Amino acid sequence: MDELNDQQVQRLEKLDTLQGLGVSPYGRRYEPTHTVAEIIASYSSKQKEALETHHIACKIAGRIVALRRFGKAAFATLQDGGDRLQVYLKQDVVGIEPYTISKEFDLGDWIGVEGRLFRTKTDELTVEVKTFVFLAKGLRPLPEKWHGLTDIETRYRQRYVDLIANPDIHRTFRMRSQIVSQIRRFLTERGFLEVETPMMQPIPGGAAARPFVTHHNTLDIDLYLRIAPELYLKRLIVGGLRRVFEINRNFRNEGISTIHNPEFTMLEFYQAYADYHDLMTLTEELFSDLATTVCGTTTIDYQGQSIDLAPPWRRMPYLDAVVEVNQVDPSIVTDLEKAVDVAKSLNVHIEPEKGLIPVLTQLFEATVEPTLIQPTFITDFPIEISPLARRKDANPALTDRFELFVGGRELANGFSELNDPIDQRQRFEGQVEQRAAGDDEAHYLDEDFLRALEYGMPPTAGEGIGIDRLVMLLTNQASIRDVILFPQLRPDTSL
RNA sequence: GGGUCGUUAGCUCAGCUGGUAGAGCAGCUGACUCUUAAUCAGCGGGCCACAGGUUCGAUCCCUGUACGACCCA
Repeated sequence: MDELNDQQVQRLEKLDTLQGLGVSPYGRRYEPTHTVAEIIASYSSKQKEALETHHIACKIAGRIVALRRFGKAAFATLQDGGDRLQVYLKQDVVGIEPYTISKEFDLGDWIGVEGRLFRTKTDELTVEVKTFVFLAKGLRPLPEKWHGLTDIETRYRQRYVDLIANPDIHRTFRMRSQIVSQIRRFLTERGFLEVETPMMQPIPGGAAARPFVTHHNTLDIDLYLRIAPELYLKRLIVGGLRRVFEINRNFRNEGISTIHNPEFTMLEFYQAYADYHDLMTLTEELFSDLATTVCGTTTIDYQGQSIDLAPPWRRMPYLDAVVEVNQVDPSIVTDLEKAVDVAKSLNVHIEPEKGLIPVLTQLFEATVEPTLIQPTFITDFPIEISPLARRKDANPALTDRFELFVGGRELANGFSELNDPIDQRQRFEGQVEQRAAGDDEAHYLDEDFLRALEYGMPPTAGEGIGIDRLVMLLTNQASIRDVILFPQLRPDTSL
């Protein structure tokens, strides 16, 4: 523990003072009649006179975040769930003894107050306190009232302080909750069943990523935190659950950035008898529904750019996009040398020894992705980077797959599922070779998943949507850490 | 992994060419019964992230470490 600073010492002394006065600084059950949000919703339009005649009694609880004393009277601002309301203490009203006790109030204390609503001279809605009680004494000083807490590291490490000092961020996390609820409603209404599949998997599958490893002692086996639920959800389709979805955490053992957190929330959903075109349409509906519900409009601002989420969205095949955006000869998509030349001329860092498709992928990421500001479906990904997707009938080198980009970022990935167990086995075997060749993100062969496919999986389309990035978009946040309450950081060495 | 920047009072930040630390808010004492960044008077508060080095002398220059941010891979 840190050494106590002077303010902590003073607060501990106040704790003693209160106990000496027979006042418990830590309260018990308290039953407010209103939240501050409810008071504001119900009475912010009520005029001074109406409040005087109707004598509205209320009992509220909150944290003292501002305090202005005047000798025998005082104003305090209580914060409750990110909303603030002023309360007024007057010695004449609360009585001399209680008023003396109230002199021990500090910024940061939780109190409950009971009184009547009125408006001050300056017309501010205020509770005139008749009685009050300490709910919890704060033993540490709060950040400054004007600038709040701006130190990013402290904001993430001590999110509780961030929530106290910067009540605006309550809004972001409330919106996050609304988004997730609305997704559940949207999918449930369309006949999707919410399911939960293993987070701890013996074979981590469904994505190209490095997993976290853990160990089960009794079984004495290593297990992997899942990198995707995909293979389990498809097993459910095999079992006859026609439409399923899961919203839950995935874990990927890779770097941390403004768009990557090692654990992140993913929506995956699977619809039997559908194809990837159906899912693109469904995604357009979902996003415009969410924007309307949560933001009130389909035209949203993201980091200074206006983004129109109203359908329909642009659709463009992957390889065409690389050619078009860079305005280069279409032969680059079949000719490694030409692709390498183009990448070099554009100053794109590539690894030619990995082959044509990786070079094109690096070219795509560097040159195409940043241009995809308005919602765009990139379709028809090469089979090499789509080991779980169905081949295109017209071109078996490509797949019936799309990725959705908005604001220059990948938000969703969907495809018609590969349901041919023999083709799937070959694809897995290709992945195993790549792993042997040193690609530690290559997929593992999952024998039980193949067995499931051998029982027969109906034609199915499946999609994953990164919830954190979606929330970033709809709440206009630049960093994934601002939409995750406790983002991953290195351990605090000062504790 | 590489580069750049940052770390000074509880919080937000200054700190000159190297001469041993400042402000505002918060806190404490006093005044004040409608303030809202309340006001007025007075007072206290620092391992200058950490460890080395250079120097008569280091918050400042150099090296390393820790943590963070951004960019690149």
